[in-house]
Amino acid sequence: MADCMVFHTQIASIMEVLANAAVSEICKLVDDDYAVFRLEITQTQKENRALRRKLQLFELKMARERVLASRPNSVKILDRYRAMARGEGHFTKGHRSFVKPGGHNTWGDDQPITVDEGSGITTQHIIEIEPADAGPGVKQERSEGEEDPRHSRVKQTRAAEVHSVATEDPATVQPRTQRSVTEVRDRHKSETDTETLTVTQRLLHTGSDHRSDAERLGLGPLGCPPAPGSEYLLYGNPSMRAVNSHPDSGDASEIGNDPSCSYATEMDPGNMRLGLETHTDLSRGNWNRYSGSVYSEGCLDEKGEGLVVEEVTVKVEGDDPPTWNVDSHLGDGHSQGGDFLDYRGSLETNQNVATHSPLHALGDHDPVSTSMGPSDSHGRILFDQVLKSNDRARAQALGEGETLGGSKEKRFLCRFCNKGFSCPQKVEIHQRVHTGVKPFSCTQCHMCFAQAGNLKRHQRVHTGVKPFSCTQCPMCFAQAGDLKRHQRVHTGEKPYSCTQCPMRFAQAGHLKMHLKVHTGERPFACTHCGKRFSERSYLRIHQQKKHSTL
DNA sequence: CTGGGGATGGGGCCC
DNA sequence: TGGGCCCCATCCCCA
Repeated sequence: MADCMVFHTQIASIMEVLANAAVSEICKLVDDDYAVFRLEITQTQKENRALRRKLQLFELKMARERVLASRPNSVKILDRYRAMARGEGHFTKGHRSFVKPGGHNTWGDDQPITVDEGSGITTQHIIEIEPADAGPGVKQERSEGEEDPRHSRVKQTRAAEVHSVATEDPATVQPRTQRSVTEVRDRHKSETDTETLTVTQRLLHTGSDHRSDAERLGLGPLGCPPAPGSEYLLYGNPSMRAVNSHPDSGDASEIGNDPSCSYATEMDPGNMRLGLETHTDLSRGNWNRYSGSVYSEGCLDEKGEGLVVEEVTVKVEGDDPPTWNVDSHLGDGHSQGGDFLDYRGSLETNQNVATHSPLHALGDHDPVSTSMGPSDSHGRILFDQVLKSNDRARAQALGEGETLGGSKEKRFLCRFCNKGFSCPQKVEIHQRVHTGVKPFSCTQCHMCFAQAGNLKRHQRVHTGVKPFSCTQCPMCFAQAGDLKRHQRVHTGEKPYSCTQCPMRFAQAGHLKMHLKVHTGERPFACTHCGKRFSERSYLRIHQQKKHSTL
C-alpha cells in the first residue's frame, strides 16, 4: 500500500515535470514564431514606408508636370513626360508642332487629338496630309521628287520597325509587340507627328503608282468592272498580282518619287516567295493586301492602289444585275452558317441590293478563308451573332422607324427590316447586318468586317498605333471613344446611374451588370459546382478560390 | 442633287 | 473598375 502511494506520488511528480516541460516548449515555440512574425511585420512596414515615399515623390513629379503641361508648348512637355514615363532619358528634336490638316479630313482616326495648345512653336512644315497617292486630292508641301532625307529616314525606319514587329512570330513577341510599336511611335511622336501620320497613311494606302486602278487592274475606264456582273475584283490569291515596293530601288521616278511607296506589278508566281519573308517592308505585303481587301469592294476608286487581287467570275443570268452568289460565297469558306442560304432568294430578288455587291470570295489560299469554313463551329457562333444583330436591327427599325418621308428621301429599303436609306450602297452596307457578309478581311488575323472603316480601325490592333492621347496622363488609345471613356477616370464622371439605388457607374456595361443585383438575375454558373453568380467577376473569384486546383 | 466612301460616335461584350 | 475592341449607324465631304 505504501509502495503504491509512493509510486503514485512519483507518477504525479513526473507528470508535472513533463507538463511543465511541454508548456515551456510550447511557450518557446510561440515566442520564436512571434518574434519571426514581428520581424516580418517590421520588414513589411519598412517596405511600405519606402513605397509610400516613392509614391509621394511620383505624385509630386506628376503635379509638377501637370502644372508645366498646362502652360504653352504643352505638347512638348507632355511628350517629354510620356517619354520619361516610358523610361526614355531624352527628348529629341521636338521642334515640330502638331499640325492639323486643313480642309479635308484626311487623318481620320490616326490623327492624334492631343493638340498643340501653345502654338508658340514655329511650324516648319505645314502639311495637308493625304495618302501618298490619293490622286488629284494630294496636297503635299514638297514638290514631287523632293524628299527630305530626314523625313525619308524616319519613314523608312518606322516602316521597318513596325514591320519587324508585325512579322515576328506572335507567339514569341506578342507581349512586347504593342508596347514596342507604341514606343516607336512615341519616340518619333514629339518630333514628327505629321510624319508619323504620313507614314501611317502611306502604310494604309501604299502604292504610288499613278496609273488608275482601272488601268492597273485591267478595269474599265470608270474604274469599275468592264461590264456589270461580268467580272469582279476580289481580294484573294496573292499569286495573281502582288504589290511590290522598292524602297531601295532608287528609281524614284518609276514609283512615284517616294521610295516608301509601293506600286502594283505583275509578279511571277514562281519567283514570289511565300510567307512573311516575302514582305520585308510594311509598304508591301500585308498592308497592301489589307488595302486590297479594303478597296476590293465593287468599283474601285483611285484609292485602291496596291491591291492583291484576283479576278473571279460572277454568275450572271441574262441582263440581270449580278447578285449575291451565295453558294460560291459561302462555299469559299467565308460562310457563317449554312442557314444563310435562306437569304439567297431574297437577296437575288432584292432590287435594293446594289448591283456591285462585294462578293467576298476569299481565295483558296487565304488562310483566313479556311479558318471560317462552314463546318467550323465558329460559323455557328457567327451565325448566332448575326441572328442577334438581326434582332437588333429589327428592333431599331421598329423604333427608329420607317424613315421614309424624312428630311431626306430614303427610298431604298432594307429587304430584311424595311429600314430606309438614301442610296443603294447604304442599304447594302446595312444589309450586311442581316446577311453577316463581311467583305473586309484582315490579312493579319481572322477578323472580317462589314465596313471598311472598321477594318482600318481594327488594323491598329496589329500596328499598335494609338492616336488618341489623354491630356491628363500618358495613356493613349486606338479609338476615340476609348479616350472619351477613359477621361471619365479623371473627371470622375459617372453618367450611368442605377434607378434602384444610388450607385453610379462610368460605363454602361458596369451598370448593366450591377442591375442584376437588383433583379436577382444570376446568369453565370460555376461549371464545377453549379453555384450561380450575378456577375462574371464573382464567378471568376469563386472559381479561383474554390476550384483553382482543378 | 445624289451616290460613294471615309470619319466618327454610341453601344455593347469581354477580359 | 478600366481598358480593348467590335458592331452598327449616322454624319460629312467630295465627285
